[in-house]
Amino acid sequence: MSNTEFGKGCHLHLIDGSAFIFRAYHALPPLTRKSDGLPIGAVSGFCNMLQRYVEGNTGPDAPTHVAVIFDHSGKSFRNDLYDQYKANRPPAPEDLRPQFPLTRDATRAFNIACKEIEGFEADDIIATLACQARAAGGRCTIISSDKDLMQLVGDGVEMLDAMKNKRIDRDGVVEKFGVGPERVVDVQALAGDSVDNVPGAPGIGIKTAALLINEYGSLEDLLDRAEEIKQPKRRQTLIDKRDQIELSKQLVQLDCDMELDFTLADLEVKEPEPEVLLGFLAEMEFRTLSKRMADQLGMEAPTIAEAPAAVAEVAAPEAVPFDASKYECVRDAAALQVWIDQIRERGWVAVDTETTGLNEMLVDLVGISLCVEAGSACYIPLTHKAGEDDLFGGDGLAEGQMPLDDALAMLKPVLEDPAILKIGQNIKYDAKIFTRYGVTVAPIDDTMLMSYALHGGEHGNGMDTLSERYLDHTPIPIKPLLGSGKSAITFDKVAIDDATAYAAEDADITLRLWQQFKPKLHQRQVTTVYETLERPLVPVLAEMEMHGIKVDRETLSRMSNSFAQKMAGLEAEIHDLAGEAFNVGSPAQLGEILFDKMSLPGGKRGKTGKYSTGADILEDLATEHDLPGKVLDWRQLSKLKSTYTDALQDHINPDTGRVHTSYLQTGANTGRMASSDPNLQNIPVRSEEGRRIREAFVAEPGNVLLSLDYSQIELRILAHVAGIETLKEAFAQGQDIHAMTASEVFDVPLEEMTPDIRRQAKAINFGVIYGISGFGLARNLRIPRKEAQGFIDRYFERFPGIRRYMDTTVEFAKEHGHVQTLFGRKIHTPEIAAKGPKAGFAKRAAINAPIQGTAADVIRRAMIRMPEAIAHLPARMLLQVHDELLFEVPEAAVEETIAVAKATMEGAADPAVHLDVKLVVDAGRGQNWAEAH
DNA sequence: CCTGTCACG
DNA sequence: GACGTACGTGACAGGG
Repeated sequence: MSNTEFGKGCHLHLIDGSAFIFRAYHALPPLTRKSDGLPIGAVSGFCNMLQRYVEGNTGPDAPTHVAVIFDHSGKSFRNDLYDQYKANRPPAPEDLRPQFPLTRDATRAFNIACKEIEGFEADDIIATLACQARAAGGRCTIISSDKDLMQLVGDGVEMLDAMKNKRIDRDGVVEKFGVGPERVVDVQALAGDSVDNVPGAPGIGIKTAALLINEYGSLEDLLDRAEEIKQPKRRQTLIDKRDQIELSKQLVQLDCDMELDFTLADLEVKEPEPEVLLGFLAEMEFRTLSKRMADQLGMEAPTIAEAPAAVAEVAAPEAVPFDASKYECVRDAAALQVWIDQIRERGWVAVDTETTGLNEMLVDLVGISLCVEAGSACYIPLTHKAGEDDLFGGDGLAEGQMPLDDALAMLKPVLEDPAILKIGQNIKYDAKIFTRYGVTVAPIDDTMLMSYALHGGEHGNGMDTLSERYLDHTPIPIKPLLGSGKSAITFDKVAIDDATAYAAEDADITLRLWQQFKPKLHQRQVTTVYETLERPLVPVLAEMEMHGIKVDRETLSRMSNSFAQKMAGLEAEIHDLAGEAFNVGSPAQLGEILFDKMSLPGGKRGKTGKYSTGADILEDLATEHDLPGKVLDWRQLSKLKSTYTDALQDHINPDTGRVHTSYLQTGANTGRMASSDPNLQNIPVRSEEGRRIREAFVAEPGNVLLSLDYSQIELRILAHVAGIETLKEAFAQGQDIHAMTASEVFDVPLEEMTPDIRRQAKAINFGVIYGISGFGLARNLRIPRKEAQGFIDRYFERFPGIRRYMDTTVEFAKEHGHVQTLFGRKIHTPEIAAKGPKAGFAKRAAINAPIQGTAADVIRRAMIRMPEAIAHLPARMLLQVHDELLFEVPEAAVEETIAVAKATMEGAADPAVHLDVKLVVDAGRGQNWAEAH
């Protein structure tokens, strides 16, 4: 060895390797090596960063010694101190894992020392080397932006944030932590770190921590003299949590005295060996970088064969054929343990549950399927019944199944492990089932939601559709297993062999879809939509659904009876007027009575050859005859009774006494959700009679229902996206927006505004959002089409920006096949190229989608933030109705809940999008939903 | 299973 | 010039 000793005048660079890797991974699209499909995006970025680093190292400040330091995989000694340390870190992405060893190879190829040590973190190695360099009288620069390393700064040790090209010295540390480097650990011990899961002192952040440390001198003195603190809460925390704080200090304190099997002298800067470096770059098939390095080194660039298409196809990861006979039926703990070991090794698993029905609040778990890689799946039958040959009660369990409790006890640690990703197709369903069995599933990925983010508007996102489209495989249908109609059976009665083939395949399909969709999210640039608007909403919705809303059966029952009486009376009158008895509820029969027997005018036949009898037609006829009006009244009552006062009673859960809807996140193409079983997003409100149904939705005693809704959110968003200054101004001044529109379009001063003119303007405003047409507005306002077109022309004259928005939106859709919301959600518009009547539909949908979709994104963001915002309150979020959130809260906490929830909703667009128009939320409260709304 | 109707935003 | 239209949903009843 002829290494130069490290000493005065020497300059050591220490590069935080993991930071480089993650930055490279996230900065680049998921590249793969042409010849075999190996993911190499992060390696490529890593090499480029190293190259730029080496290139920049010239001049008097150049390092004499350098090393890249990596974290060793697996647990560190800190996990022995505290098993939760870094426990909430998500697992490394699956396409990054195989790249870790390659980044070490890359470092060595550049002839830079590459160090990692089992049981220690990179930070400890960096700390030890930095201390050694300082002791030897040399300088050290740590290339990292990790604030944990700031405790090392001072006396010749500095940090360099390569990203911002900013040096951090003693003053930089004081700026960040409020104390010098020697007290940084004290501040960190108090403030804790949610990223690394260092607990710290609850309620104390960096600011407060620095204040305390500066006042008392050190953490030890502070803890010893904690009684002197004036603020009672803070004092108590420091006294109560002393152990936790001291543990936190141990966790953040870097180890400067590690035993190393190398010396600083071993890290001397060396020129790369051209053959080695170019050989490595060629192996990775980095053409551009190979060329650049070859030029620099004065060498011939190695030739990298363009992989011929045929070869690439063969070399591409071969699609494993679906083979049900390969699926394993797991019948005992030993077999399950093998699967659990495989899951732990990989860090992910596709999960699917089989149950006795579709209502997650009521059904029982029958079995669980798992899949770890394409083609490798299992089914764990748990509560299948023995079948009919069991003479003494068909309820006996079938042979050869693990006890449910045993299986759950084994799976719970896996399903709850923050380092293991659970992948599902509509995983909210499975997560709710597991919750009822005491298992909280996290973290998660959902292929249905990935598909929605990727393909929203293109096609459905159900498993059958996705499997056929993306895997070219038709899943085993459930129908033959369960039968249909009266003879249908539940899944627990299905033979275990059949169940295994069906259930394991579902998990297999889910995993394969996940493997396809994951890189596609990056490619299509919808990762943020998926990760900030879709995935985090899953646990929020699950909780709302499971909590439910209290519905008073008595109230509904009384109303049902009252409606029935009124309907009977109306029915008699209608039959009397018609001169014969007929089914009032049959549009076909009613049509014949009205237009054939009674010869009323305006009989139009629909495409099925029947007269149409919609409300608008009956309303017109009401001027001619008494009968149509009575039918309208009857229809309203019939609707209210069958859909609401009768049906809702059947949805009251016998265990909870509450109604639990189910939200379908992928329900609407625009990003809105749909609610079903029952649909609680269409409870009547517009008619006086219907609104009374909301009286049956009540708060628990001592509580109130709280309704918060966005005021005019879609018009506000329109004003923003179309850039209409007059509208923005009106919103800023809190004006009546419909009156303002009326004044502009009809030239009526605000003080002379009549309700009727305002009503017409309101219809225009809504029409604009929907992609206005003369015909549509004419029908809505019941005015001649020409007149309606005149209004629209006037409107566009006054607000030319709106027409511009409409035109550019339609153009965008034609060019890209989709439109998008302000938050990047893409709504595909495959019909936009259509000819004929379809074209009009597609145009209007394209105009509406960004507005409706942005509003939907805004409330989603509010909902995602809400649980944390109201965590300190006894309030619960119960329902979402597109622009409204409904809460249940004890009376004492109403004011505080309004303040917090309102602020969360009004600020929901920030900081991702700055709207030119502020969002306004109105609040109402009451014992029931009618009062609250 | 499809259609018409009507409840909501 | 005619056509057929407001945007987004779900539930229920009737009738094939």
